[in-house]
Amino acid sequence: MERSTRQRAAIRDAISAAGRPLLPQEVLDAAQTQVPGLGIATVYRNLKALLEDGELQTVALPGENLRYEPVGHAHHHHFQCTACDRVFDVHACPGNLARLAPAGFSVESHDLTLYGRCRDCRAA
Amino acid sequence: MERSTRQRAAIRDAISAAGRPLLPQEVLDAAQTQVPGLGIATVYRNLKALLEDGELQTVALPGENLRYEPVGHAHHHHFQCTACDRVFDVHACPGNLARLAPAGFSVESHDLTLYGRCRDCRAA
DNA sequence: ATGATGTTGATACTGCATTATCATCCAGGC
DNA sequence: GCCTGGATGATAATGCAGTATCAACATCAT
Repeated sequence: MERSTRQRAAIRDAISAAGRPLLPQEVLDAAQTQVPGLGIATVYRNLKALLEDGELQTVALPGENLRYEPVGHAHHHHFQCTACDRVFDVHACPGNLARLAPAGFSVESHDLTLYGRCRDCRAA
Repeated sequence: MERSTRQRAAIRDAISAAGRPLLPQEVLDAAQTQVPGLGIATVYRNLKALLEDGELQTVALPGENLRYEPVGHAHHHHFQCTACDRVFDVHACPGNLARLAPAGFSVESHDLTLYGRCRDCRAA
């Protein structure tokens, strides 16, 4: 059966505490504050397992590797800071996008990414 | 100096004739109808050169490799067919997206991708 | 406390897109 | 038509994200 390890707890905690989608490397960095010896392979293994368990979902942005965030968020989009590259959730949606598609095309879903300066980088 | 070859002409023509952003492999397939022996290395070489010349620009979509399209298009977005994976231009924009960002964030630009069925796949 | 077995960390490996190499080829000035 | 150097095609090499391997370790039912 599935065991509860310090590593898995640290990974889960890191992602939910971040409040934003994280790259595997960001998960490693954050989780290593709790489990110093943590390896990247363990991060990948657990991300995969947590995905299959339905605890996490992936976030794909243009030109970026997959990020991970807890499931359960309502429909939302993302903001990527052009200075620090971090990604944040945007809990808003322009809506009514089907009308933008060319005639004869049917729209099922959409992805929106905003780019700019996050609060931290704007202040700095 | 830069020479004019059948290969380069075929690559340029393939991209402008497509009317949509193409993957390197799609460029190869299209250009090979004019230059059967064309190699993938030549496609990559010329894509890079045409980018530097400012003739082409790249299109990045979530989870996808870079596509290439001619420059000069006004601000626009993209539609990806969930059946054939092809990407099409969308010459429309919801506009006024800066208001969606969290307080304290500044928005400089945005990317929007619509997903659904293209005309061909909807008919099929 | 013990043992069976799931988990970990280090690292080798894979898969893939893209780039470098290099002998051959060909565009274009002469 | 001839030459020179840029361009090509086949293929090896690279870079990198993610995965498999495996010995050592840790969890948890007993």
